[in-house]
Amino acid sequence: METSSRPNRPVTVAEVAARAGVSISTVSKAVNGTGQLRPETRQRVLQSARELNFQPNQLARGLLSGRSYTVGILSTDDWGRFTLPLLAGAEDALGAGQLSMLLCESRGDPIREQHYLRTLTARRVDGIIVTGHSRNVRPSLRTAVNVPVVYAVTVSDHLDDVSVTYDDTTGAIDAVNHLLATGRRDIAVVMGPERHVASQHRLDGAMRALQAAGLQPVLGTALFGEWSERWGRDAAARLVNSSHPVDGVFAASDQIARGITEGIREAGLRSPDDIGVVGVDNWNVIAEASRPPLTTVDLNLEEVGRRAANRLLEAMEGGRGPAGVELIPTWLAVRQSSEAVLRPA
Amino acid sequence: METSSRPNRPVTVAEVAARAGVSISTVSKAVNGTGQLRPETRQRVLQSARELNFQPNQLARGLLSGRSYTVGILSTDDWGRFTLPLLAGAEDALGAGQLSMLLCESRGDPIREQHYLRTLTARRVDGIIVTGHSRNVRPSLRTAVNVPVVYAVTVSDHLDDVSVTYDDTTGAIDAVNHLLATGRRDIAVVMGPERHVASQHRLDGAMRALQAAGLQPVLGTALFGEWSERWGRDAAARLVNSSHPVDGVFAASDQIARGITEGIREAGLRSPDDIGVVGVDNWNVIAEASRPPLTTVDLNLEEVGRRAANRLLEAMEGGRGPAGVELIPTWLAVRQSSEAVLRPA
DNA sequence: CTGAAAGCGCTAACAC
DNA sequence: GTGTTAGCGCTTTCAG
Repeated sequence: METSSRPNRPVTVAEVAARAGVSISTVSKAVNGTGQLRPETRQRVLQSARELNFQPNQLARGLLSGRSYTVGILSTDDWGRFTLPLLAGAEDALGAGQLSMLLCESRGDPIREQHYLRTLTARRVDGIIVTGHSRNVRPSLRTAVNVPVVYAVTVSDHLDDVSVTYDDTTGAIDAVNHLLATGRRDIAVVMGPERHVASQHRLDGAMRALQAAGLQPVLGTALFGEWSERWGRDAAARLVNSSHPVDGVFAASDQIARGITEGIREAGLRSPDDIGVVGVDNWNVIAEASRPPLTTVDLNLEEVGRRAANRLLEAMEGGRGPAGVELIPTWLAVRQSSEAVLRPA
Repeated sequence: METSSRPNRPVTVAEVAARAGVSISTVSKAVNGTGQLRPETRQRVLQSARELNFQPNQLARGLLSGRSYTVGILSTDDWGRFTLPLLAGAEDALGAGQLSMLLCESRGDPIREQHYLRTLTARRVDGIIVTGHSRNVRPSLRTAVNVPVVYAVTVSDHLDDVSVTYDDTTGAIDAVNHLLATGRRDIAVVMGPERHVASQHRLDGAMRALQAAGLQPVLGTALFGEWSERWGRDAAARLVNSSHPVDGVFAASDQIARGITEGIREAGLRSPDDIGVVGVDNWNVIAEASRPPLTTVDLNLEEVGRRAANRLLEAMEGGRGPAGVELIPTWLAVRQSSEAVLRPA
């Protein structure tokens, strides 16, 4: 029967108008609920529109209004696991405003980034969210682009820009305080690569919490390595083989933390009984598969995405919110690896 | 100085025309490289366009051409780790055609899906890629939508639709054949939940490979559980505690496979020496952190995404490629967990 | 209350 | 070679 062969040009206001026996402007008013129309006329038009399955052409609307009801998502580093929760949060906030997301992934290549920026500009996006993994500072887009831009996770190098990211420094403080609160005193700090900004922030938080308690980290300093389970295992070995007592470890990622629990177990010690462990990321597949399951700092990425989108909406409305970096609080997902122990004081 | 205060209406052809002292159609021709123009005129126009940083309005172009140069990505289940590689592949293929991706995530909610479908239709997308986790069959969109649709990973229930997914059945065959080729004969098959289509396809492949070799799986049947490391550990315990010899395991996921390697180790056996293990997913964070690192079936998701996008491009050109399910070959990422062993005959 | 007409920014015929 | 004009689908004055 082929009732609806494909090249089926979309229905226009004109066709609806013809069917309803009115003018196109009446259709527009009826469909948009604007103007003064006799209720029965409005009904008749809407009926025709429904019968024809009329969908107003957003491109035409956009041409007229000067707005596309679209925002660009420019991911500057390769997509990582942080991207999905971020997108989910952003979609939440943007969807409410009938905005759609145009996705661009520049793979860290400046040429590609320029290309995407042109694409987004040509499509007249109403705003752009720039994301990148980790709280690294990146060059501002303000000279390259004419629409509001908000940076998410990654942070702009320009003080007048709006950036939204997680507060992993405070997250680290919370993590160490949690270890202290559950009775640990000999706390080791195991980070990723020393240069990484994530290591630095988390180290900073950990040191501040320790100092506030009048303590030093085990071995007197943090341990630096890579973002891997292997490094966690190695670090655990170094800790238990040292002559220093250890009863708590704060690790800069769940992968490291998981490696640490394994290292502990293989050294014949137990977590949380002998050593409490706290990680960062709340990456379920790691944290829950770990033995014991990991207590870990949740970076609240979905909220970062949601907030970034809302800040962008504000900027698009012409609002002038405070510029600078907005830090989203993290929270501690408590699992067994940090259960309180009764210590023989 | 505020050289470029924001509400900076985009430059139009008219402004370029004025500056270059020509008409707007000349600008159009110069910018698009069409028509017959004196080279110096063309140069002059392009020069003006550059000076004004002119970007042709894609919405206006789209209105005229009836095409938006945009495709919708409709993710029907929640975004999982499969989504990113898929998107990367799709972006690759679409970017070459100057197409952008509009992202929609329905979270498995039919209401949201309808909403997004309307949104995409209103935006006059040129086509839609529907994705979902796993090779589950899902209802066709053909009655709901007027543009070409290609299904990626998930498969349409309508035979005339185009679906692109991975061939995990053959992947399972390859995996088991690899275990056989490396000298194993007593091979256990450890799946996820019995109902899941992923378990079924992978089981099917495993059984076919075993039968072709005149073998049965250890215990005479596959083991079913969940998609977790815990289940892998439990399964390993069951296997080594059974009276049957086991020297190889094919697991339906990397998480299960990793659990199995741990179970093996904790039972005092070694992998690959005593038992070779092969998983599915090639999920780096799992496969490489496993001890030993996992040999695993890579589902080639990026290629699935790329191919789906290319099939969509074909359909958009009016091409009538073969309908039905196109299976993308998987490949085996060989790591240490399946290293060949010299068996005592 | 309803319709005619202008115009958003651009491209494509068709004149000149 | 270049400019004039019509029109993509829609919204919005402004007449009637």
